Parts: sequence; C-alpha cells; structure tokens
Amino acid sequence: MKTLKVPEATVTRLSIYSRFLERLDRNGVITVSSGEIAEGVGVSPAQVRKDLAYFGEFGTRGVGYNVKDLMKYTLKILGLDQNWSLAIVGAGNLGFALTTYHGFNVRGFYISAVFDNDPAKVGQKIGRLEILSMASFPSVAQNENIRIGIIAVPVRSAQEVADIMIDNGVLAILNFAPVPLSVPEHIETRNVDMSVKLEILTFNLGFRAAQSL
Amino acid sequence: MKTLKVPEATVTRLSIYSRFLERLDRNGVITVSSGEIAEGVGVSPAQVRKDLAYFGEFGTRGVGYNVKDLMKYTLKILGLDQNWSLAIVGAGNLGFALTTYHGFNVRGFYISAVFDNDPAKVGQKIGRLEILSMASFPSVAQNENIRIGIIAVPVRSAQEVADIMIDNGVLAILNFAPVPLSVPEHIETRNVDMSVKLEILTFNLGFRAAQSL
DNA sequence: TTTTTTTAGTTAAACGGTTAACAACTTTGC
DNA sequence: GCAAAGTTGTTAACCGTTTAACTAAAAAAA
Repeated sequence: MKTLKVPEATVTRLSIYSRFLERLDRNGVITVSSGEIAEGVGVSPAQVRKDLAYFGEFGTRGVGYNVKDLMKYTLKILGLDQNWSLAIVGAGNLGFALTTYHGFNVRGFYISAVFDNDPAKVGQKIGRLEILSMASFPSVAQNENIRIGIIAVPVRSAQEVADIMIDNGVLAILNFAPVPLSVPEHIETRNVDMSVKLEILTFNLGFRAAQSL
Repeated sequence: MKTLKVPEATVTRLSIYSRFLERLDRNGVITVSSGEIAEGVGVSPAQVRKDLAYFGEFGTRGVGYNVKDLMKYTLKILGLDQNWSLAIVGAGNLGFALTTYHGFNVRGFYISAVFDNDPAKVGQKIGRLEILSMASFPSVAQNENIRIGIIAVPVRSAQEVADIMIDNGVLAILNFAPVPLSVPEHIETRNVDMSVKLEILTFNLGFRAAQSL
C-alpha cells in the first residue's frame, strides 16, 4: 500500500474543517467551495484543497463540495464514524470539567469511566458516572473496550497512570499534565499544555514590544 | 533592529525547556548539556542548541549550561520575568477548573478576576475570587491592568467576549471555545482545542490500522 | 605542557509544508 | 451549441524548519 504521509497540520485542519462543515450543514447549506471553507476557518483556499487531496477527490469542478458528503468523509477520515470509549483518570477540577464537557460527546466520543485514587472521591458521582478507584481500571478498560485515555492528574502521577493505561490496552493518550510521557512507539500521545500556549502569548507580547523600540 | 524571526515551534519548545530546567533546579542540578535537555524533553540536541541560538549564547563549550542561569534566561525570553494579570471569562466547569488550576500561578501568571453573565453564578465565589458580571469587565480590566484574557464560554458567546476584551485593553487571548476568533491584527490569540487533539489521536489510530492491512 | 575529550555555537544541506499557478472539468449565459 | 465563468485537483516552485556536520572553546587527562 502506498504510504502517503499526511502532515499533522493537515489532520488538525481537517478536524477544524469537519466542525465547520457540521455548522454549515446545520444551517442548511448544500454546497460549499474551498474558498468559502478557507474564509470560514482562516486558511487559504489552496490549503483546503491540498489538505483534502491527501484523501481523495471529494468535490466537483466548477461546483464545489457537497456539504453533507464532505462532512461525512471528513468524519470518516478522522475515525469518527465509530464510537470511541474514553476513560478519564483524575477527578479533580480539570477531570470534572472534562467529564462534563459536552464537546466530547458529540463527535464519536463517549466517556465510559472516570477514575481517581483519592478515597474521598471514589464513589462520588459526576453526572451518570461514579468515580472509580484505579484498582478497577483493568477490568473496566476491558469491559468497556477503552482504547483512549485522558490524563488529568498532577505531573507526579502522570507517567504512572500512562503505564497502567498502556498495560491495559489503551492505544492513545491525551495528556493534560505538563510533562512529556514516555511510552512505547506504538502508543499515540498528545499533550494539551495550556501553560505553553499562554507562554507563547506572553512571548509574543514581549517580543513585539522589544521590536517596536 | 535586526528582526530575527523565531519559529513558533521554537517558542513552544522553549517553554518546555524552561519547565524542565525548573525541575532540574529544584533537584539541585547545577549544570546541564544540550543532550541532557534533549533527552529530558524528547527532542534532538541540535534542536536544543538551535533554539537557544535564536536568543544568544548561554552555555560554555565543553561544559554545558548553568541550570539556574539558563532557567532565568528562558523565563525572561518568554516574558515571565514579570507578572501577568489574567481574566477568565466563563465560570462553567472549565472556567472553574482553570481558575483553580495551580499551573498558572507558578510562572508569572495571576488570575485577577473571573466573569460570567449567568445571574445565578454572579456573586458566587471560586476560592478568593468572586464571580463578576461582564458589565464590570471594563472597570476591572482597567484597575487590574489585564492584558491577557482566557475565554471559557460556549462557542456562541466566544466572539462577543473576545470583542469586549479587546475593547478594554486585552492584547492576548487564550481561547478554549472550539471556534476561530476574528480579531484585529495586533491582537494575539491561540486556541486550546481539546477535541482537535483527540481527533488527531483517532485519526492516527485509524490510519495506522488501515496501513497495516 | 600537550593531547584528548567534551560540548556549545554555526553553517550548510536535506526535508517537508505551503503557496501559487495551471490544467481539467462543470455549469451558466448567450 | 459555443463561449465564458467558476471551481477543483495537481504540479512545481518557494519558503522555512530541522537535521547533520563542522568549528571553536573549555576541561580533563596524559
């Protein structure tokens, strides 16, 4: 099979296009051009076409793209034509927010379980979910077929949690702890580092100020 | 002044180096080499040296870098040698989590105020902070010298909130709503899109599965 | 004191992603 | 039915980042 390498930036944009297409579809839009998508999400039309070209031909020359079709294609490409069981580890404020975050539940993701090792938290409920002890992670992960884990624990526990996840069949980890995880090659991880983004902002504020001296 | 263009990826890594250096410093490490930093954060030694070279010469050949000094330099470069007043708008679960998130308070950031327009929330407290109505944003932003805003409201309100922030002197916005903000050129914005990261994971899971067929 | 080892800083090459131009195709208007 | 306008898919040039190799300098060893 031809191994076409898709830039991660393309996947990121694809996710954004997909969301934009959902919005268009909800608004009853039938057809959209690369230029309109570009305008809507803040990139160039060429970029939109190039990104889509990695995966096939979805449009009609002279016409554009059928919104509903392209939306379905993008969801399929992103692996969102199936449901993914998530487990969140860490039921602090962030874990709580993630568990109740509606954005996850609308695009193929389903939070199956929430774990925390604080005895004071175990047994409490977040919505429909009871906070479970990490001791039950293996059985729950198996029963619920959990392939994706979300880490919302402090830095000091993050690696340990990742190891447990991986030992129990988790293939991909979204890590909110500001520390790089050490994982086997076949495990996918991405960090959501809010502080880094914030520091890019302060860098730019200071840098610009310095340049305008 | 010579306008050296620093790649955003470099700034991102600088933030990560900086945090790693803090950890080394806490552990009493005096000197560190580019190779050790690289090892610690998962990049190449050449990358570390190249990144630092954008800003000056901080090391000693044959020796390495003084941890404390390099830590201070990176903090300075990132604009973290001063305190930044933040305002969070949106006191839902995410806003609550961000307000209580300790990671922000340790690196030059200080949350000065939390806003929400839900009358049921206004007046309630999150730790030391009372949730304020958006009506008070202008005066508070001025009094507290707020230059950075964090948006933790639903998509439908995000742009409106951004506009209010910008009208009241905010120069940089960290946006947690999964929608691109439309802002004047001189305003810095970055999105923290948790769903996009999650969808990169599912893409990679599916993509790899397809390739191994 | 000289040589070897270590490591930063610099330069150039390789790589990858973005941009822009163009060819192919569809629809619309005349 | 033909020409013009619109829009995609593709190719190639451009640009920027990363990687790697090299040079310079310091420390350690001989």
